[in-house]
Amino acid sequence: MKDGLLLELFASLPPTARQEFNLDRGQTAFLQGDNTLGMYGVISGKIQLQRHTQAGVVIVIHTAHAEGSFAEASLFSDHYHCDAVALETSRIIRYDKKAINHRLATDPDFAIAITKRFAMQIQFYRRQLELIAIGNAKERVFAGLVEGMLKSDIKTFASQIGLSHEAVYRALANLVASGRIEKAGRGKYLWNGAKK
Amino acid sequence: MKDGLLLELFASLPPTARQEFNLDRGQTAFLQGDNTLGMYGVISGKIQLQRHTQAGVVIVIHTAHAEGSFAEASLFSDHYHCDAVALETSRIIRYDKKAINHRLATDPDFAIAITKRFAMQIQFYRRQLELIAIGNAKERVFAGLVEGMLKSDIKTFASQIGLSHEAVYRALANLVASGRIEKAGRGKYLWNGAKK
DNA sequence: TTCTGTTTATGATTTAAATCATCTTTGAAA
DNA sequence: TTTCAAAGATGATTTAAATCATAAACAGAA
Repeated sequence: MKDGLLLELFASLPPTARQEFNLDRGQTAFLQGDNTLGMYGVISGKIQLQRHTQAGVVIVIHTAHAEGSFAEASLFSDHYHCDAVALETSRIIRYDKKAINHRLATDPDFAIAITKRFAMQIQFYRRQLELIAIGNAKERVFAGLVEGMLKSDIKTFASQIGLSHEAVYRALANLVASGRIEKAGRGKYLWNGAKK
Repeated sequence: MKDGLLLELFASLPPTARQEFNLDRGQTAFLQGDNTLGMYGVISGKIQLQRHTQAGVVIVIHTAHAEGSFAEASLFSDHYHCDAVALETSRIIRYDKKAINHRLATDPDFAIAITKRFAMQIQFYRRQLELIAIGNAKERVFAGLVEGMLKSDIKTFASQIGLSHEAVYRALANLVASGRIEKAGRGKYLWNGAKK
């Protein structure tokens, strides 16, 4: 999710309320049960949130990539409900819970800004879920294209929409053949109605 | 998503800021481009948000069911970016944008409460996405069980986790056979570690 | 109590996507 | 300017889930 605004939004927090960390693969930002210190942004790398059930079953809650964020809900609870594990070498930034809550309660502009950002994330995830729910590679690829999700390479696009890259290539070829989209160069596709 | 708290959260808004509507199948709460009046809660029925692109392509953004909400992001924009169409006879409630924004800016408790609710929704959708990403019926069903998503009937459960009900029945039988879960009656299953 | 509809459940068949394999194109580094 | 790695692209094969079909269990209405 595009999160460039996260840094911007939290830039106004006092410097003491922002702390950066490097994590090696396997290291954790926090563990289930730890006292909550704040929410996090991912500068680079990949952080996975995992919950452990009584019987030792591990459930993946979320995987946050560069520019993403995680543990927002921890702002409103005393303990983290999951582990945050680095899947690869990562750089993350923690935004202090108390500072955020204080700003939230005293700065209307900040309250509105953070609510807006959260609302937009909700919107994004809902779209994503509806997209994934399209049970047909061709239509899913088309919808993904229309949504503007093919920004860089097709493999990234493929994993975003939950398909193998081969399936995506085939769907794209198929859509071109049936005239619903147009090939505009290696790995570039336009649908009728997309601005050049 | 469990949204019982939405009504509670917005109960403190002045009565004039809440308005209920009935929609027949096919009727709309608003159309793309309309001036935004507020966000909505669904009391009963099913509302689908659809975006229309230049070339007339329809993209489903979200489908809100009873107890759910929609158009949160409209609180922060002037025009709706999609249509809200009733897929069946529905009763909905609109929460006035100005009233919410006013409360957000003047009532710290309200600001915190709404931010919390949004954060929890984000959490919910992320979990949902990770669940759907499990590309294997058996493991997906198991994860869904562990997540406590099998509350009433299996067909509902199946559609929530994006599988046919047959696939779910088979996965359940398979999980029972391999001893990972236990059958506790018709349509009732427990996994090791679930409280009775 | 019987009828009816729905949910649970399982078997058979089809199908679409994953996987595996191969080859081309391209761009960057040696 | 050759070499190499990665992305793009497509073909062949396998596989898992959807679909279609059927039936038992159950719940509620007549």
